[in-house]
Parts: sequence; structure tokens; C-alpha cells
Amino acid sequence: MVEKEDLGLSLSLSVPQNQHSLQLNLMPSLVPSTASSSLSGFTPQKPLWNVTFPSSDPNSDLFRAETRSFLRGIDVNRLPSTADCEEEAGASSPNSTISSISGKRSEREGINGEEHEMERASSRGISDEEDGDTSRKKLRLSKDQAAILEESFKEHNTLNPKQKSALAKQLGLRPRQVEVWFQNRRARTKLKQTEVDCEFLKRCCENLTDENRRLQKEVQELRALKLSPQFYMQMTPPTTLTMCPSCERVGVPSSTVDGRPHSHMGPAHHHRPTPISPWAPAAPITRGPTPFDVLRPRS
DNA sequence: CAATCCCATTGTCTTACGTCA
DNA sequence: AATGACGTAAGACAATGGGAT
Repeated sequence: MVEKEDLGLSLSLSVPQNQHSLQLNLMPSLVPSTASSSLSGFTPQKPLWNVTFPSSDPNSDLFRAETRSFLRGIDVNRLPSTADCEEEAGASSPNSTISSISGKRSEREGINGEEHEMERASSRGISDEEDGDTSRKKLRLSKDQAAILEESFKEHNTLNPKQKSALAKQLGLRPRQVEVWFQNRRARTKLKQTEVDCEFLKRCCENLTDENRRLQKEVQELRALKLSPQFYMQMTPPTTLTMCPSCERVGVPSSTVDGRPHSHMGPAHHHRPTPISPWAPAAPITRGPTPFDVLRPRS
């Protein structure tokens, strides 16, 4: 298990076998365009693929939104002052923290105490015609708010009630908004993880396909070789070789290995020796790179 | 039973792009 | 050809509602 350093985006991929759990650590703020990954059993030195995060992608909506917000210099969720109300009171202005309160949430957060105060504070900017309107208004978190939330998310991607309240107070948001932001943030993280996992599996599939193709070719070549008459002529008379299907060791019946009886042939051995063709190499077949080998950086 | 999470979905906002006058 | 207004599709994201724990 890889430590969730910096709690950027820690990705884990579980494949059927438990031992193949992909851990991907994505740290958008530190590693803007690449993601390091590690698979238990191997740890690539180089990033395997690029992952672009919204805030780092100049074409992304978040980036644009941030840029917009920055350029305008408007904190869309700041509790509106009178000056703000005069300046940006357009009906479709994003400059509002107005949002309808979920009935569910209203039940949950029995409006009281600090949260009640926050609730009222957030409602202060509602104009008369909006006040009675239950339709929610879209808000955009300011760059600063988003940055603080992001920082907090890096530290811990879930919040306890105390942290939530403190953060909400710090940001001038309702606790419910902070909670929602964290939920949506977790969802985005998961989505990104899924995309990365998908990309990884795609690569695995491609590599396996390649290897399969290569092995098929190798088999064909060996078959062709097997059928050629010259090959037989040069063959020494076949001896009866057997190979333990379990440990893939070649054993010679009615003989000893290193002077000692080979256990494969002993009565206690539970594997039935499999006869192998005389042209099968005694040495282990050098296999081609597995997908993991391919992905593994070469030193 | 309440709190919280995840998930799917909705609603809003913004941008890019195509069309037309 | 250049320009501005307009409509629209697409994407991002805050918010909602429901089910699960």
C-alpha cells in the first residue's frame, strides 16, 4: 500500500488478484501534467501517462473560471456588501451565494446555532424578488475559496463536523456548501481515477495483445521447424524426458539427479510427470516482456 | 434514528462555435 | 472580408435527492 502523500489524488486499482493492486498517486499541484504510479510489485520511475487536471489545463473550464474570477477580481461568494449589491446585482450574475436549501438538509441540519447564523448570513444578499424564489442559483466559488478548499482536501478528503464548520466559517460559506464541495471533489477524484485506471488497463490489454501475437508467431515458427525433415535428421534419438507440470523441472526416469533420487519420481511426489518433446529446451524459455514488464521502466 | 457518504441527476453558468445580417 | 448579434452545444460544477452504511 502506497502512502497517500499530500493527498493529491491517490488512485488505487484493484484487479481480480489481490496482489495486483494499482496505486496511482496524482498530485495535481505538485505534478501538473504527469502522474506517477506504482503497481505493487513494481514501481515505475517514470510516469506512465499524462494526467491533466482542470486547474492546470489552460483549456479547462476551471482554469477559465479561475482566470475569469481572477480577472474580474470578484469574489462571487463573498457576503455581499452594499457596494457589491450595487455593482453586480444582475439577475443572472454569479455573484450570489443564493441557493435553495435542500429539504433533506433542512431536516438534517436543524437550523440552529452557528450553522443557523451562517445560513442567515448567506441569505442576506438575496434581493426581494429572489427571496421568495425557491429555485436555486448557481454560484461559483472564488479562486481563493477554491484554493483553500483544495488545500484542505489535500490534507484530508473528508471532514468531520468540526472541520466543516471551521472551514465554512473561514470561507464564509454554509457548512452544507463545504460538505457538498468535498463530496463533489471526491467524485471528481474518483472520476479521474477511473479514467487513469481505464487508460492503464487499455495499455495492459494492448501489451497483452502484442505479446499474444508474438507468441503465436513463435509457435508457428516452431511448428514449421518441427515439420522440416532436416530437423529430424539432425535429431538425436529421443530420450524419454518428463517434466513436472507443477515445478516445470525436467526429470529423467529411473535415474538419479546428483546421485540422489529425484523427488519428482518418488512415490511421494503427487504430480504426474508430463512427457515433453525431445526438442523442448531444457533451459527455461525466455519469455517476452509481459505488460507489466513493458510498463516497467528499464534501468 | 441521525449523520454522513456515495451516486446519479439536475440546474446554472460560461465558453466556443456556427450562422446570419 | 470583417464585424457584431444571436442561438446553441458542450463542459464544468454547485446543488439536490435517494439509497446505503
